Amino acid sequence: MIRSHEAGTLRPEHAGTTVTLAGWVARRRDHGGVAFIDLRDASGTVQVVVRDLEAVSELRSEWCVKVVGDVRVRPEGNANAEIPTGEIEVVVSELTVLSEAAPLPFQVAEYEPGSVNEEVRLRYRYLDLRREGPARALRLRSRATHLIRTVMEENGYLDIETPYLTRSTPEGARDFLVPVRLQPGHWYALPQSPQLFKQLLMVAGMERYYQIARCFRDEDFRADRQPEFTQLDVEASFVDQEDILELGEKVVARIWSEVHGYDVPTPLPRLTYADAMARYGSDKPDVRFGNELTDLTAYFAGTEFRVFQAPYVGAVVMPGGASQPRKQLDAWQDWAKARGARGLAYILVDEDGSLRGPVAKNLSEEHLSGLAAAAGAKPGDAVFFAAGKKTPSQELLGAARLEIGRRCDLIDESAWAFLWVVDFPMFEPIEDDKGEFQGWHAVHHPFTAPTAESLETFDKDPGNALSNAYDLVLNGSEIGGGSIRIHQKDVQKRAFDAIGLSEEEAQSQFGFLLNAFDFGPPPHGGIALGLDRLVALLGGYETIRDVMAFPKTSTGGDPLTGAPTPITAQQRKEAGVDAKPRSEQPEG
RNA sequence: GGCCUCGUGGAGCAGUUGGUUAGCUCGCCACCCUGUCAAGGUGGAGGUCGCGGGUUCAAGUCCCGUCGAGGUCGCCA
Repeated sequence: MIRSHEAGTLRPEHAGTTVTLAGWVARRRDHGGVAFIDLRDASGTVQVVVRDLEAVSELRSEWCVKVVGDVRVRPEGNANAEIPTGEIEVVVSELTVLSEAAPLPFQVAEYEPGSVNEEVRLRYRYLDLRREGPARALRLRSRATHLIRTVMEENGYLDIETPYLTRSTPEGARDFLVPVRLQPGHWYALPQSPQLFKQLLMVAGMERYYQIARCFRDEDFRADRQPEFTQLDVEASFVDQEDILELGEKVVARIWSEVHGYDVPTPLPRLTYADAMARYGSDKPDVRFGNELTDLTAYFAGTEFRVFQAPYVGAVVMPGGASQPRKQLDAWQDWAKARGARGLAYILVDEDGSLRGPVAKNLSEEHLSGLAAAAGAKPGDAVFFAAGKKTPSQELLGAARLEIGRRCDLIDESAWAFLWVVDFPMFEPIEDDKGEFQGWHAVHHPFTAPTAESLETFDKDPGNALSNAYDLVLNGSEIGGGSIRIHQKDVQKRAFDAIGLSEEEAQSQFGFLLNAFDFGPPPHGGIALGLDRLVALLGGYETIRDVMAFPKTSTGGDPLTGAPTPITAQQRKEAGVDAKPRSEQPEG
């Protein structure tokens, strides 16, 4: 090593020792005869004092330097309590410039972090990551992955890699495709997840598999979505749902305990999907606050009001919402319309308990009199209603509940609200543009096992079938999900039948997996945790871009490398992008 | 694919109902300065306002288009 100590580790007990440091010039305070340099390396920063050295006036921010000097306690009154090394300084006897830096595109040593445009930061990500905040995110991520590996190894799981160049499978997200030079016209797909491979590993008798795996999905971006992202992918044989949930809890409990000293209360609370939808209008409820939905379908039975003559009528209260000006109430309508709803009916509860608003005029005295109590509203509150098909109405109210939580400051930002959502429906209806029923679609994936209760009936009554699928939710974000898989051939066939997948289609799409299942597949199940989102939540970051070393922008570009780029005619020819496949076009 | 917001020297922002040489902070360059720690002082360089078109006597400012960035809905088994 060309240095003897790390800058951020020096303390008063090092006083009197001669040290060699190497790092970057974070700041320079040149007083002429004496100059101070804040020397930064990965461990932190230390003040370096330079006297009567010509070279110091040449130094500029972010030059890479080596210094030799003596550590000493700072003179009386000059200590800086703000920084860990503030009691000492290094008096330099020798200064070497290791490399120079061009004028910076933005200030690396920023007084107010976060004030630089993200695109600029990404273009110079190597400078951005020199800063404490961004660097801390990657350190946190490394810590989390290390803890994950520790827990997985402790529990006897094998880290096994699966291919990134694989075959395109239908359903789910759009695949990223890779042309194959040796077979012009044929394409690999990048895996949306290692799902099928991990099931093959179960057939292979590996029994306990995990992988911190990169996944690829060609869909539009969000703050918590990137085209390539990382999952902790897990699969185990001879397990039931309880085993997987317990393992998932071990993982998050260890991480939160080590990182935050927070004891995750295990076993975690569980909500059925049906309860989550009924109470929170979401399959990933944020339970850091209450303000639950109320089901008023029965309450409004027999109402004259057309809008409320619906299969579901529900409500959510906005505390203090009665004092909102008309303009704001109109804004709620626009908000609801932006989510595809017709609007958001509301009633205002005045301080004297009387109800007003457009909807109030349409309700009978009988329905009005008990309404505030039925909805759980107090004087001064507003009540929002959704009426119509059950699930979309609940989702609208659930979104309203979250918006209310934010606007009314109901959310306990310091809370870690973990929970499992279980008993997901096995299928959901597919509807066309007009809302007409078209068929059934697997909610999780077509290999998800029905619950014991649904085993006999799931294909006869798909709408009510429940599956052995579960999601791990933290503070209103889904951080993982999985299921117990089907391992019996006849059950699998019935599941394919239910979603209208013929034997031929199943064979052509998943044939390799079905063939494997001819050879004594063990009962198995697993889970995948979204690592990026998990670390973002762990560290309080707003976007998963913060916890990725080189993330992409919302159009899939990387401002640093300039990817993606056009390819040359030669590359195009070699890749066989335009070649016709030898075999027939696949359907669809 | 829809909707919303943003795009002004290297960075972050301001720019009033469209009206003279586009302003501020930081950074940059030069010089001064022996105890600062967001060091300080003096002086200086650097932008024609993402791009294209239009309205107007006059556009950073209004309109249309386009590109880029962010958010959101759709989408994401």
